[in-house]
Amino acid sequence: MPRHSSTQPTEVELEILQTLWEHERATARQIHDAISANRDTNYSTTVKMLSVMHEKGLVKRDDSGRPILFRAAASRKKTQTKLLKGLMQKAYDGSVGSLVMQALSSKKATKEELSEIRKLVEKLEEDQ
Amino acid sequence: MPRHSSTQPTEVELEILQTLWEHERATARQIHDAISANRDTNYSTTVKMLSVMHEKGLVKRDDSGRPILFRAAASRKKTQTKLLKGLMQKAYDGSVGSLVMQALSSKKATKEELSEIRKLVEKLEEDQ
DNA sequence: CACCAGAAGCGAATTCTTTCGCTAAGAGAC
DNA sequence: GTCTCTTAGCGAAAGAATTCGCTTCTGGTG
Repeated sequence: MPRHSSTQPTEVELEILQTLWEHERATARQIHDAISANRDTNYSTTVKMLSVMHEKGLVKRDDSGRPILFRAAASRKKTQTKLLKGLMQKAYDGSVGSLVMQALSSKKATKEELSEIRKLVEKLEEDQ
Repeated sequence: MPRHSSTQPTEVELEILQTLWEHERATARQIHDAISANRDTNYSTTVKMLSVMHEKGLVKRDDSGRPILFRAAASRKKTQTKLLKGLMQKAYDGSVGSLVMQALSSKKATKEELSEIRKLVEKLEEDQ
């Protein structure tokens, strides 16, 4: 026996979603042009992925006009949070603290980011 | 055509690694008993996974004694960071800042964690 | 030494993901 | 209406992840 399908977008799916989050709605051709800038891939593949993603409920399609228009079913933020929580659960035993500590240690944040984070932490500390 | 194999441990592999990080070295049986507490799985599967993971270089094995002993090839921290950076790249466009902000917003951290995070942020701000 | 229980290993089956060639359908140009 | 170009869709192939039945090996017991 095998395993269950994940509700989280896979890597390629995520790439497609990225362009949809940027452009709100796009045709298969537009999406393909965008992702084929990085990844060497065939137009048919993009169309197929969109079909699969539609079945999974990751994208919505508007068939009313002719070049069919696609858009992301879930917002960027919602999707990111889902993925993040998944990682937190799988690899950090659910601990936000150690995840955040490692994130901050692993890569330099800009001055602005640090300041923003500090403000959020201070606010969270007050709310306790 | 398909795709390239990932260097990152998969979900089931991660579960096995968790027990190895906790116990330093363990037999297939011990590992199996540990993970079968959560996941309903067969001993053969665990053994096979260990074999696959050995080929991938995720675990090391000590054949000198009879029940073969396994241990994780990479530390927990190293592996976590790798996964975290992967997610940061794939889903956050490489931005630590937004990842951390979302992590903090998505799940409550304890008072101690918040304080520790604030100290780290303050230190990072000074270093700039 | 023969026997038994548990450990290790193998190969095949299943499912998911990603890929693309080839066919069908639509829209505009002549 | 016919031709042509692009868009949509389908089915099959290939690789990765996961599963387990069955065989083989090993160590200890009587």
